[in-house]
Amino acid sequence: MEDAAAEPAQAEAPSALDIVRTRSLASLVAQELERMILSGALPAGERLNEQALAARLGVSRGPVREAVRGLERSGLVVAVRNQGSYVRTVSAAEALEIYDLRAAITGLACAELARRRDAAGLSALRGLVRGMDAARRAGDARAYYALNLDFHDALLRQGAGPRTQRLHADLGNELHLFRRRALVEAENMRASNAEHATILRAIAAGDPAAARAAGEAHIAGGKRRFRDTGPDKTEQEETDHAGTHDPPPGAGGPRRARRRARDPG
Amino acid sequence: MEDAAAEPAQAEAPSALDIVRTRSLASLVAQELERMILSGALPAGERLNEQALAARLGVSRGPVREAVRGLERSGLVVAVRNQGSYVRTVSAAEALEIYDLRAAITGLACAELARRRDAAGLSALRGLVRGMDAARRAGDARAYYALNLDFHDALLRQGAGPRTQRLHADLGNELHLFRRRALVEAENMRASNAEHATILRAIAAGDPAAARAAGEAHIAGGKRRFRDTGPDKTEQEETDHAGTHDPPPGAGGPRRARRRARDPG
DNA sequence: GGACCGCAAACTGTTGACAGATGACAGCCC
DNA sequence: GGGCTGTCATCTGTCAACAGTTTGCGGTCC
Repeated sequence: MEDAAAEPAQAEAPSALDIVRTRSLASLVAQELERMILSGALPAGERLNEQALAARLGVSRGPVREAVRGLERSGLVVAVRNQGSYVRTVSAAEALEIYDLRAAITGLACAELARRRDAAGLSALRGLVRGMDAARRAGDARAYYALNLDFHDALLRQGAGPRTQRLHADLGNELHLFRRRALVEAENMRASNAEHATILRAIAAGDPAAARAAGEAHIAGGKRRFRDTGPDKTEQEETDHAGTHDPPPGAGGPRRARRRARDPG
Repeated sequence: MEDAAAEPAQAEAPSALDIVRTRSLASLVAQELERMILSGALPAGERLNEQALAARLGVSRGPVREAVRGLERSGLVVAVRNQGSYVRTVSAAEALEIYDLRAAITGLACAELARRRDAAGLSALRGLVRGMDAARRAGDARAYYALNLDFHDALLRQGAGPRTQRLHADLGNELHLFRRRALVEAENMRASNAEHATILRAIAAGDPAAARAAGEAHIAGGKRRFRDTGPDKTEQEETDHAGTHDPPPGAGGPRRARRRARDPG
């Protein structure tokens, strides 16, 4: 009450002024770049032109550089001195490795959930599974995908600490870098959601070991489905011999396409 | 061979010129700051004065800012707009959470090692365990600590991919932020090294599940030993009520001690 | 005709400077 | 005397400019 009285009354719109007051331009640029990368607007391997980005976002190069440095540290871009920054390329091997990490993390969260046995959280998870089942029957892969994301987010929000959640999100982002592929197919939806149900059963039973195993198996299943889908044709050559994620020497993408600005038209 | 011929002949000293040519100032500053933070020269909660750091390192504020942004993204510092950056404070709860993550990761690496059963790697690990045993008998905690680090590094280098290794290193760094405490005591050395031996036995037996369990149990043991040592008296109050890692409002550290530069002496 | 060399443009790395904000101190009013 | 307000110093956020390097293109020599 006292705090509310001290605050200005119009604390309803969190946009505009509050944004400017709390977030720096660099952080906003970083957020925007991350969004662009994850949405595919900046595809993997793409070169990031600092001054072009600065001009596009209406800021100076300083904030852009800071943002890129942050994204570099978090693994979304790689930088080469005097040459530029590139959206990171994730190799198939790295993608599989990330799956393993996510499996372990999901397992931890599931085990913790089985220990806690929170009724409200469990029913929320059950609702998501029901929703996914409906989406599957309706053949709505898009809705299933969104609900699946919600489910895993909820799993981690309830069963893991903030550090683990952040790690899980980061790994998910990196996984997105491995080529945008068809989300889920119908048969995969069925198998995937069955595994969700298995997880919930183990949690409801209060069996941490079983819950952990079920959570790990689910991600391992996703890994298997991902692997069975196979690397795209264009990806195939480079996944075999190269460790990638170093665009300039390795992947045959951007090095050739640089500097097209000189050509007047 | 061809590459060597193309390179300049005096490629013996990797320092000086090569460093400048390949690494940017910002990355070097980041490396130095990370070193200072992990060595304790910049204690947790300490405020980072950009221009002081820039002057101290002999560079401009730009690279320092970029470095700090990178460290912020990797979780070593936290930044508040118009106020500055602070070395992150890791709460006891976060430290325990990090232990869980490391346990899971170590378990993954041990399981993979058991699958591979690489003789050379295994004997190297055995050598490290023998070395730790000797250090323990000699009561040389410092040597034991170093060898222990080597052991876990070797475990991950052999049994995990690059992404996992980087994650493991980052988590280790964050753990270092939780107050510099007495490394290991004699009895802990004994228990710790016994667990090392258990891990190696499971790996040698080619039993991934047992190796994984042993690896996880070892880190869990470390977590238990860490917890039993108890939070230091100075840490105790803040670990209970606060989620920390937000120095300015939460921890009663830097906010008061700021801006002492005005006083002439 | 091919390969080597030099030139120029573009971009990154770095610096210095300016504007805005924050926090503290001193003075003033009640 | 206590609380509040105005002012000031310091620092961060941002920008614009300079310097160095890489790269692509054109010319020239063999």
